[in-house]
Amino acid sequence: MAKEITPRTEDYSAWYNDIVKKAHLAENSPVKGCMIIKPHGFAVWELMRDALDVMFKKTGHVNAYFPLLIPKSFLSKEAQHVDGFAKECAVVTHHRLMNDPNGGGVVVDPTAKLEEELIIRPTSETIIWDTYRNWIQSYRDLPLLINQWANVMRWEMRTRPFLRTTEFLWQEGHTAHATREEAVQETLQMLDVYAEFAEQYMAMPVIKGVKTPNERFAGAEDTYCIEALMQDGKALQAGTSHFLGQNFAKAFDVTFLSKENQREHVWATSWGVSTRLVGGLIMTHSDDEGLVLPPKLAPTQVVIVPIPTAQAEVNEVAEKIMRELKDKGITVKYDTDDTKRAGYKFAEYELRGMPVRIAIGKRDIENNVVEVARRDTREKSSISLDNIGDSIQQLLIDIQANLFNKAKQYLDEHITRADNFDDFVDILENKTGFISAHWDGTTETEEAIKEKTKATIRCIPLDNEKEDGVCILTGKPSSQRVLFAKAY
RNA sequence: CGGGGCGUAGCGCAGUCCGGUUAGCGCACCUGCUUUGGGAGCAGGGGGUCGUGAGUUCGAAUCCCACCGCCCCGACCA
Repeated sequence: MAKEITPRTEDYSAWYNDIVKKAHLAENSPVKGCMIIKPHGFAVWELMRDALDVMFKKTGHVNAYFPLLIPKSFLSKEAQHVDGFAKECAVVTHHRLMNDPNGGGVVVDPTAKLEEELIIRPTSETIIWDTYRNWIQSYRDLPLLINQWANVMRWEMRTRPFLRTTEFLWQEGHTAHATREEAVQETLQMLDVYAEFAEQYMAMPVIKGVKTPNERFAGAEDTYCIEALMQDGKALQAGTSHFLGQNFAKAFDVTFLSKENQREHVWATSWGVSTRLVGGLIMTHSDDEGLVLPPKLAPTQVVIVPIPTAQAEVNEVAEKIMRELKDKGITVKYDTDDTKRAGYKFAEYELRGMPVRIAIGKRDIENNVVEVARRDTREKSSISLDNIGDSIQQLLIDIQANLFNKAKQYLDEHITRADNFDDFVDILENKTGFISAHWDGTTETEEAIKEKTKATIRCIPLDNEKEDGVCILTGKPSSQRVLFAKAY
């Protein structure tokens, strides 16, 4: 084995880094915390982006683009917002470099200082609401349903590829509505879109919930989220949808005249998912052999490997299979590279997460079969060349379903009830995963539990049943359980 | 910003303690031949400001001083 991957049981974090590197998803950049997304990693993100974009458009949204640079003064207009983001903003202070008079290369030209400093967007609420003020006059201009695909920058102290990088790619939806009810409905609709995408495309089951005030987005009235569970028992916030109330409308003075000729502030939402999803995808399905991709997010779903190398009769069969698969909309690659051996290719495609591999040799052709290997279970079987298109199509469906079911079972088995603090700690440390427990509803208690255990409240599930109980820490009365976990 | 570790070929490392031929190994790369149903074998070959600067010395990857950078662990967070 030329490319060892650290086993998950030995060091989960090293395993994750190995997958990112060895599956050619991304590599480190010269700038700390940033990442170079390589073609294979970017192809996965593109598939995510394209699927989500279709879903956004189906729900009535259009795309636009707002600038990377934001006047510093904008950030301070919404008090909560500035609290949340000010300490992680990159700031542009100058607009020119010059040769160092002392011969030390280029230096910042001190005469090129900006009058108003600019910040690199950590999110775009401020510039968008500043713009919306001019776009919205009347109830006839509403709702305004806009999304943008962009990069943003948050100067985090500690970064990990895809999961938390200084610069990341994402989409941010920003909508304006005439009524509170409509904005809340939009917030929940987009949460549903995210949940559907996570489960149907990523095969990653999620829990829909609402954040506690403590975990809420800076400037939101309510933050809804989808939470997923990674293989190591830690939770991952995979997407958020915020009901912003009238906070930004008031901060940026965005008003409209209602049918009744009343001037009112608009109601707002924002919602986003990022390249973090790629990290979630990795940690939901992959194994010690490498990346495992669900067929719907695999840049290439099927690879055909000739054995030993491409020969006339193998080519003929391969071409026929490719035609059949392409007709069914399956992406397929015929690897005719004769500088690599079959065994090398097998290992390499497994590392990269290719869902299905077809091997064709003389022996197979004589028997009118091909060898089909599925990445999710690593099982190999001989499949008849007759109706190969249908067989492979069904196999891809099975793999997609199997990945989801496995992940769903893992999630279901790792939501554990705890009714006292000792059990809580025991489950958190030994079983891991989500813990469903009573909480007295105060930020103080939430912080105290975090302090003692590192676990945070991930969300209050939307489908929560009301149930009287007592807080696991304080013993005070509680009306429902909430989900705790250690989180990424 | 605290604690720990590390900078030597594209990657991973040895050599540094105890200074001394032409700085070495594995992978990768190039050429040729033989191979080819799970990361091929043999032979040959190319590739180095030893992180940077300034010292000590006849001589520095190795010793001294300063600086720079990176990684891991914590505090912050999607």
